[in-house]
Amino acid sequence: MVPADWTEEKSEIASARTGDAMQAMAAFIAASDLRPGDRLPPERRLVDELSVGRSTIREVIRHWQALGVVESRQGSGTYLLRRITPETMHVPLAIEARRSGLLQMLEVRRGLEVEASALAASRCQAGALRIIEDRLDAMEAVHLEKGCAGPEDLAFHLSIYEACGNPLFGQLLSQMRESVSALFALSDLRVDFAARSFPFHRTLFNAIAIGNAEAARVETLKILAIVEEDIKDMLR
Amino acid sequence: MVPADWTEEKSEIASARTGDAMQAMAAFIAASDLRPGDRLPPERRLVDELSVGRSTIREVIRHWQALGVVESRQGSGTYLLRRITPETMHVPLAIEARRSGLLQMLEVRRGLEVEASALAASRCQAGALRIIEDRLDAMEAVHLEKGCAGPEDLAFHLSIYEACGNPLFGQLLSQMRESVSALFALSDLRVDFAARSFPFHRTLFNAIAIGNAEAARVETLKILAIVEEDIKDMLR
DNA sequence: ACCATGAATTGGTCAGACCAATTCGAGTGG
DNA sequence: CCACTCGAATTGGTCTGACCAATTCATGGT
Repeated sequence: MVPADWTEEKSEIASARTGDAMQAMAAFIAASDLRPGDRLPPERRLVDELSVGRSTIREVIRHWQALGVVESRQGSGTYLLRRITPETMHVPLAIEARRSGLLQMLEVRRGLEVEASALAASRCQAGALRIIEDRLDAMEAVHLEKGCAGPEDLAFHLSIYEACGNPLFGQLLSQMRESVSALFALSDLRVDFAARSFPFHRTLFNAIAIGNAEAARVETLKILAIVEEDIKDMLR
Repeated sequence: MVPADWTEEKSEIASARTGDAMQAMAAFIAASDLRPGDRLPPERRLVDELSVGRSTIREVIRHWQALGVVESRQGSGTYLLRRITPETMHVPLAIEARRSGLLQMLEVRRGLEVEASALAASRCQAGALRIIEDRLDAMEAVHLEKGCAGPEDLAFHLSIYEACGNPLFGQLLSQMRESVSALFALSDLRVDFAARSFPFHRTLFNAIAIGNAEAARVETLKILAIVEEDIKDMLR
């Protein structure tokens, strides 16, 4: 059950010497049968169980933290975010999140979002389609009531990433959204990007529903074109 | 960007904790004008300079190590692998190292590569175009001579990422290529993806040269369609 | 000039202590 | 009986100092 070599893929990035501690910890955690959201054993217990120094434990945890595998909360504990499996390879990306880079990030997002929509249209199942429509209905309802619908818009797009059948799109795009909103949190700017692009969300859904990948691509481009205008407008 | 007054922050605030310590270290390293391959200051020196404990320093280094930003060699030092600034965003990706992971990555790559080619076609300058053509000529020459041209193919595509004017594409796509080749290194498979898609590299260049974004998109799709076939063929 | 050897450098680990935030339960008051 | 408060226990975060292991570099001898 415990993969003897799951850390070896990372040994190109991390030093192979720490592999022992990381491997032992991975084994211990895997043996504990933890699921995402569960709390890892306290650092001091791992020190006892694994007979290694606490700093080593902490460095391994930091490593996983950097990879988004675990999350630590002071006073509470360290929690598992993603299941550790032998087949998972972690690819770190470092991208510039400068404010002037908003348009650059949008271009990347356009490439990804268009592809995700097209894939969703070409392989979306009935169940996933229902979820998308539910999110769309919720978004439209909230939008008509409050005039904007930020979280619901996010939920709608996330359901499309889900429907495309490739988890990488969801991972990449939601990470990009997070960093963008982190940027906004720093510079107290506030724009509801979903406002003007609102009607195209329904047309995008229709394209996905009938399985028309090219139409899904075009509708996604329309949405992002409006986002681009809004960003340029805001930066002026 | 690099704050010119980071030394003042350091001296007036003694509470440089990990999150801040990471920023402070990033600032310090950026201020040192280090380039990839250069050696970072020794941990004990950073302890003095930044007025934080060595364990904190090590945990930050560990973090960057996990993200592939630095590499540590015992007895030698810690070396910078990628340029880092205080505002760099790190996006860890979890990729299935199983066979299906290759196709998943290809889908992501298709989204990015298509957009990069289209952008390159719409805003490529004469200088960048010359570089692309040089790389293409070199690739064709090597291909005709040896039958395959892996590195030259990579160089050709990299020049397109450069020409698109958005550094994010180069970072993302080259990281993905690295991880893919890491996959191949593990599972001793070897395929020259550039072989059958070879002729379409010239047509892609032509599309970029005349500034036809849609044609560039189509030609890129042709190349990636062949890569997809090769992958599926290989996995059989 | 070359090379071997040992000291200095540098990352890796361990141990213990203390701080800070959270959690949890006993005790109190309603 | 429930809800709240407050303090102790828990847990992550940091600092210090020490020692080990690998590398680097200067010193000296040939």
